[in-house]
Amino acid sequence: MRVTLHDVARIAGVSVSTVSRALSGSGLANRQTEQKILRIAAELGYRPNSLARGLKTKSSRLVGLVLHNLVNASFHVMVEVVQRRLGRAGYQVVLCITGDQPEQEARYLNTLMDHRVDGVIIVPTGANAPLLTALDDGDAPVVTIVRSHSDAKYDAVLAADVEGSYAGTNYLLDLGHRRIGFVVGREDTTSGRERLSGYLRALRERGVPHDPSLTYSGTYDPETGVAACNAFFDRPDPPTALFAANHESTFGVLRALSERRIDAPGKISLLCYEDAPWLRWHTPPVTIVDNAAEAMADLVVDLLMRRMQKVVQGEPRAEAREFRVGAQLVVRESCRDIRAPASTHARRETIAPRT
Amino acid sequence: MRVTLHDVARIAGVSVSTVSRALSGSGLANRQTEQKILRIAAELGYRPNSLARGLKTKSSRLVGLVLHNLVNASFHVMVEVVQRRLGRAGYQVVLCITGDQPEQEARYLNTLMDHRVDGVIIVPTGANAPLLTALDDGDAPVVTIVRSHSDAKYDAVLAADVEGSYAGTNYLLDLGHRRIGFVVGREDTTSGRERLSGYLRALRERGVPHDPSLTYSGTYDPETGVAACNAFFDRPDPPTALFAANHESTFGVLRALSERRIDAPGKISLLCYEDAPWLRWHTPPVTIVDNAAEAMADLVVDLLMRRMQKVVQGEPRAEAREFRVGAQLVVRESCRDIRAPASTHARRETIAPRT
DNA sequence: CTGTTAGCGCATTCAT
DNA sequence: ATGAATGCGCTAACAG
Repeated sequence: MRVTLHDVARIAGVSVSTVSRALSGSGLANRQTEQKILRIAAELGYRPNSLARGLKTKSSRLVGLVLHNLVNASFHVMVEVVQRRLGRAGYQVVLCITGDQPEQEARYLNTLMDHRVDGVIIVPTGANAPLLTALDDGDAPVVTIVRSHSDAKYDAVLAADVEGSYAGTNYLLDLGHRRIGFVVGREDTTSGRERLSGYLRALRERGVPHDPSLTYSGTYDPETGVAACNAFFDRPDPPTALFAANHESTFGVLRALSERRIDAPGKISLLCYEDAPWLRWHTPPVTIVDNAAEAMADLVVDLLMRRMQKVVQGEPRAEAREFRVGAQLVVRESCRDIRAPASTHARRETIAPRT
Repeated sequence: MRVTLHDVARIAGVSVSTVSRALSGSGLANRQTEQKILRIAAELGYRPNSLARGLKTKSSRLVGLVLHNLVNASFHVMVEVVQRRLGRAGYQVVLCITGDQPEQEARYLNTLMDHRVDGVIIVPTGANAPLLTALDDGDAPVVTIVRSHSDAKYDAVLAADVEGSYAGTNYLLDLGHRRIGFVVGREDTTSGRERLSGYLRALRERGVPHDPSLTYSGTYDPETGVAACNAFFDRPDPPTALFAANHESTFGVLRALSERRIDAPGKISLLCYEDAPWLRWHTPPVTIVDNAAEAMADLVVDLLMRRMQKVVQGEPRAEAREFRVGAQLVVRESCRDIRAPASTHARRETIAPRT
């Protein structure tokens, strides 16, 4: 059995409450005895029992982090940032991977409630409103990331997908491109739709007519990228630029271009959404729209911690807000100005201002 | 306040102990009352308090997972597998990311103890032996993955790095290569040393003299890959094959080869250690030695669960074992037989038998 | 400033 | 088969 408050108290010759007070560092104890108790506790290797403390204080110092997978680069960046920041603040992260399946999500949310987590950060499937409500009402603030929840009851940190896609498309238009192929990903997701709409808006504003056969919807996987390229380049008037609007299809796009010997930026200007190490090291380094996963994670932690603090202090629940974290165009070397000679495309990585 | 056993008991008109028994499904209660209690508990939305239960039973149903980062593809695959499997078994995963820093690791291990985790899966830095001992002695079995711990007190699941590297090198030798550049990564890590030794063993057995200037040590990052290529190809007699023995330097190797217009598999045969999606979709698809991250994770979960069960059943601590999970050569298209015409290199992905 | 007391919610032993 | 009583380890009133 591990050493408890009781043991420390016995050896120090004081009561458990005195030990508790001394260890809490609240200064409610005599300097002398506090020092002595601290010393003895250290000697004995005393460690508080979080379960007992949690049972008493109704705070587990646990935070649930619920999301689809870890393969997507944005997601594992987020998990790293969230874990590191919460860890520093004394919270432990309980990781739950749902595969975007509502039943899994439900199971995990229930378990998180059982463990009396102090808060939850979630990429919601959207199908478990009652559970999220129960958590939030039960003093475990819920904050969503990447997706917002239909009932706008939770703080939400979202990507600026419309703006990012708009900026990316404008960048290509600025380089003189008029026929821009766009690989949507799934059109039934918010991010898919928003990125598409940013693209359409840019075209519209610049008076470039939209050719529907230049947008390709599918799923979030490499095969969609391959299929899109095939569709685009099996035609007499292929696009001069390609915007792969999601991480997964980018794999397929690169493969298809290479197999058809369509080199970037020579014959095609290539722009991708979401960053990943291999895109930076690819040849040519791929110009991207960065969805700022790190910044999103930082913000979501700030929001959650603020809400958890309010719960502790018994303050009323503040109104929920939605935040958009600006996307950034990161210019590398996969796009070129088709109004200029082929050699003048950018050579250094540049960070464009926020959109 | 949430609904407790007490509430259910009151409404069902029985005592808390009866409710506890009914809900535990141990059949120690009357069929009739059990059904009734189950119904009422469901209606009330009763959920057990894990903290209270844990305090009583000394089991939190929490498992700590401690590792360096999530960027490395092997690591995030492992985390996904571990989380999914433990989740299904009713355990929650507390994720801790150390950045390979002993102080961080110490902090996290202490906190995990505080939370009375039932077990720990860790990629140990090696510097916190006392803490691991404390955990393991305190009924939280420790199992290591990727690295073993110097005191061989814990089950360890390791990659078969020597064999994998040996098999990879032999594959290149079989294709007729005699000058094989080898990018070590960090020579002060077990994996770095073991992969190097597999390479050396293969050369020795085949009677190929080892040219020390064809091995390059550095760190685990892309820059090392670039530097290695520069060293190898700034010489009059460059290698005909290249074995990039770690994930991170592979980025740099690919970049450097491309900048020098040394194409694979035409002018160089390229082999990499560790798999990742982008390697499969690269042009050409890169032949790799797969360290079987998924299988390692599966095994480590099996081992941990077995040990946790023994703790529950009060069985004596079994002796620790070390396991090696076989690496697999996955032949794709980045290597060619230099004794044959350039066109005959493999065209389809093939899985070689286990080594 | 310190000790005594009373639970937090649950599982479990001991009666019945 | 069920109820009453106990305590897991801790914090926080409440007294002194």
